[in-house]
Amino acid sequence: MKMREAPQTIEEFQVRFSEISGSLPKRLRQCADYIAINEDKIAVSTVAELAVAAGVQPSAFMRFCQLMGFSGYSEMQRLFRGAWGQRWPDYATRLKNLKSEGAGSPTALLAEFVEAGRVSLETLAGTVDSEALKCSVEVLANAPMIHLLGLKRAFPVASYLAYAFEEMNIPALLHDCVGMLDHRNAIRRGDVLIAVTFAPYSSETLDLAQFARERDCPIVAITDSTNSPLRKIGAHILSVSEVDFGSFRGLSATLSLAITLAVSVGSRR
Amino acid sequence: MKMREAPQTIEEFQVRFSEISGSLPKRLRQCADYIAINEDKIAVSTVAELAVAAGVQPSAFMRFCQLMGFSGYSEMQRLFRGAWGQRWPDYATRLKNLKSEGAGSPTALLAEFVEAGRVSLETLAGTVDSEALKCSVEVLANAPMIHLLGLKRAFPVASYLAYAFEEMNIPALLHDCVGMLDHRNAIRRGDVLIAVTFAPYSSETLDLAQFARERDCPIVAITDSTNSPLRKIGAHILSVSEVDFGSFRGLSATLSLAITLAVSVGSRR
DNA sequence: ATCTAAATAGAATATATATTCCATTTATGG
DNA sequence: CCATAAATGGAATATATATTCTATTTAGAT
Repeated sequence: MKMREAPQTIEEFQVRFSEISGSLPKRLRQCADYIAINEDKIAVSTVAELAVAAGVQPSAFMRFCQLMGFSGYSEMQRLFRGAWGQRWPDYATRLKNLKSEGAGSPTALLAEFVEAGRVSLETLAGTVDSEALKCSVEVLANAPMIHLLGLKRAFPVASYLAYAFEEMNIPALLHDCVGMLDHRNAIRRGDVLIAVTFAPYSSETLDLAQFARERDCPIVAITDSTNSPLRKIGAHILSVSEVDFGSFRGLSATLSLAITLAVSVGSRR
Repeated sequence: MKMREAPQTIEEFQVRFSEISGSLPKRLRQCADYIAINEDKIAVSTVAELAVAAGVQPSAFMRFCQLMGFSGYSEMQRLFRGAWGQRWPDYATRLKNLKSEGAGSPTALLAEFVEAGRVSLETLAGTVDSEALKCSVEVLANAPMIHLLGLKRAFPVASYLAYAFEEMNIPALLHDCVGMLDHRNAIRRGDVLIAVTFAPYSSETLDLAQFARERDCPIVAITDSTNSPLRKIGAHILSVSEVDFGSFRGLSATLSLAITLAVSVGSRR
């Protein structure tokens, strides 16, 4: 058993793949050929299924995995299932060190939140709706005034946007509900509302969105699922899902989306 | 065991899903909520993994599957594995796809911010000062009242903390400077101040920190370097460095640190 | 053609994972 | 407040799946 270390990323996998694929005996070649075309199936198939599909015995497939440097099929599969945990070895070590302080320690908790944030960011990269984003930027770039609303957990997002627009000298108004004052009459025809809300959706946010809709103002919604109530009133939906750890959700992905929106709009003016 | 037939397509799955999601007991609701946001994970996770992620027992998840009309988890998983076909490629590929829309496009920009956020998070995991963190938690856990201050770019962080403490019923006051009102006299002996500030450090924040120091109130500083001016006045320094892209900095790492702090304090009470 | 080393198939075993069961807790209606 | 049903957690069990082992076959060298 040689002690070669297993590929940790898809790139390393492919490097290793081309290293070995020059010289392979018949059955292993079949494995390689099949994998080359069906890389995506690895995540959702058993060795037995893959073996049948490639026309070989499961044990042949096992040998292929080992040649690739994995301990077995399971390890290889973990990589393709998005082993988002231990992909960067030193990073994994650092996380482990943090956690080693013991469950419940602040650093162990930090490790969890960092991990949750990282997964959220990667998910965002994979699920963002480019069209909706482009369209939202377009709408916002033409707005004489941008109204911002986000309460509770969404408030940091709204205030971050307010700061960013302010820095770029783009007219924006943060509806912060201070003193129970309502600035809804500041919303004028042509203005755009950015509404940020997550389940359970706050009624104030939905109310204002409804109000904006009645005045024919476009609405851009930063929200958490594709059947958010804001969808029903015809908002441009930018959906983000944050991985949560415990009952507290992070905002890493949401804020990254927000700053993207702000900077994109800024660069269009 | 009712003999309802199982959903055969993702559409049927979603129809059935909304049929049942009106009336569900606590644990099954948790399952449903988790699935609503992480539908994609079904194909590549075990029941045990999903159960942990949703915060329930595997057996609860099984009951959920059966309510959905499947014989068990395996049958449900089979449905999603079949639809894996045009599965998202890995993270690196997704980023490349985002960027391929062309420099200056919103999605290309998003890719940059996501990447910057990810690097910041990983850096945080490697550089956090466990001792300082533990010590800050200790100090905050014993405070009769926690004061929060962060302006400009740091304001989202301060408001996020305010929200988190509020949720946990921990007495906290956000010094928001609304109406130029100053709440500094609310700071009483024994209270603790969390000051969030980044270069260029806002004078209001430094002022208030100085004021707290004079009243012998401990200060926890979330700031951006180890020689922040807050160090000189003897604050507990939690330093975070955010990778910036262009002139705008993200807050991914900072917020992760903040929520860790809040939850740790919450669990100590 | 014959020997040797590599490769293979298939069965045997180990491990991971799903599923069921039941004692206990929590909600519900009288 | 009690009786009853529904819901739940956790351990016990069944099943699926990965992995190893070995006898047999194949390929290559002389």
